Amino acid sequence: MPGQKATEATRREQILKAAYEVALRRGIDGLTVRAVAARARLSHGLVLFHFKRKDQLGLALLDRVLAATLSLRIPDEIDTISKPRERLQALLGHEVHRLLEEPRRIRLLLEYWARGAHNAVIRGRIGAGLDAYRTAFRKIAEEALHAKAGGSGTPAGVAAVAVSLIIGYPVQAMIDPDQFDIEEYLAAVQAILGDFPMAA
Amino acid sequence: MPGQKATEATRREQILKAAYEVALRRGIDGLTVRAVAARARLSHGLVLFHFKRKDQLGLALLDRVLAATLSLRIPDEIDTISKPRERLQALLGHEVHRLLEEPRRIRLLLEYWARGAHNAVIRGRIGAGLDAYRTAFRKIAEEALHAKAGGSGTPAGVAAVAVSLIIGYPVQAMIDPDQFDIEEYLAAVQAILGDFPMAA
DNA sequence: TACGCTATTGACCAAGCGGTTAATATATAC
DNA sequence: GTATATATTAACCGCTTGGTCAATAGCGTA
Repeated sequence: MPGQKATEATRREQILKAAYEVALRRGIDGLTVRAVAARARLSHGLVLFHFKRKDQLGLALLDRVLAATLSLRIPDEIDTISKPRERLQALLGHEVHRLLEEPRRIRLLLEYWARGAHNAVIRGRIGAGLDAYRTAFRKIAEEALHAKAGGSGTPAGVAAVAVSLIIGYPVQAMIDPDQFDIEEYLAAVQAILGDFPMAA
Repeated sequence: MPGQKATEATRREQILKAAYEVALRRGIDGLTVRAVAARARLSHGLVLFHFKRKDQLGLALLDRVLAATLSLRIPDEIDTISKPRERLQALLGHEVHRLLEEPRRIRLLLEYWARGAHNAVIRGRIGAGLDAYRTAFRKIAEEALHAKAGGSGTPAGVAAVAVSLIIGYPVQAMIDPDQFDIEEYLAAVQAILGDFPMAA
């Protein structure tokens, strides 16, 4: 006996929300059509009615995770810092802190990341998001490099290093959460970046 | 009809080798008891006879991957470098190059890493391996910090940053392989670390 | 109120999974 | 050469999965 009807948009949203909750708790392995349907209090047939294939549901969820995680939004108080080097440092710290506030989402992104190794579609979407994220960093890296004479690094290289530093911490922290704390990590980053790219 | 018999050790080794090959090609998702058995040209019942549960097979494979990937062996030519800072730099470059030579194994490790988010046993084993890896780095970081006056970072923090730099590159590279090359990355790392921890 | 459209359900299916077990071929000991 | 122990196989089981589909209940419309 069918239940109440809803518009396409609201039902998709409802299903996606349920999928997100399921994925956070059980991981992508536990992200089954039936589990999502149960979470949304719907029949599993209906989930496949709105998302023709399971892959489409998974990809829609990935898009949501990418938009929430890999979008670089530079706060005004950082954007107005005059010295490029300090601006880069502040942005690094800000991003590490931001990602650290949502460890479960980072874990979910890492799960998709790993599956990207064997799934070209997933790999492509993460690649696009990662590229945009790196590009946003490259601008600031460019300014930092330009401001200092004799810098030997390229903007793209510096941006890639920045991404490594940002995602490296939550990735390590998710394995042993209480092994080292964020302040210690950021202090080391600041100490290293303090004289980047060439000492005064 | 049973086939030829073999000793416990050799058969386990044969199965583990097959499991490794299957996992590299199909990922952990494709690491089924039947796929491993087919790869080893054995019945799938025999695989479960030697590894009582599928988990045990997966954990044995993880141990193998960890031993091959997260073990820090310092070459003599690096160990004999007199200046601690240069030694740290050389070791970083060496490790990035080493991991880059086996991208498939790194991908497999990342798959396990992601599953560690929802599996305490996997998480524990990776945590132990990661800890040992970081500890090996901490010694060199200590010397580098001690050699320079006024360093503000702690050895553990510097070691964690080093790990981020090392694993950050292959992790990014596996998403878009031809986006940036290793030389550009290492150049940026060297430029940043060039004045670590305090400029001369 | 009656009709038509469709979102929704539940039953169903084939495939694949991990795991168990009786039968048996093989190696070993006597 | 015979008996014993066991590594090995193939058939089997119960379960879960993604996916399909006829039946139907809810909703807009006339």
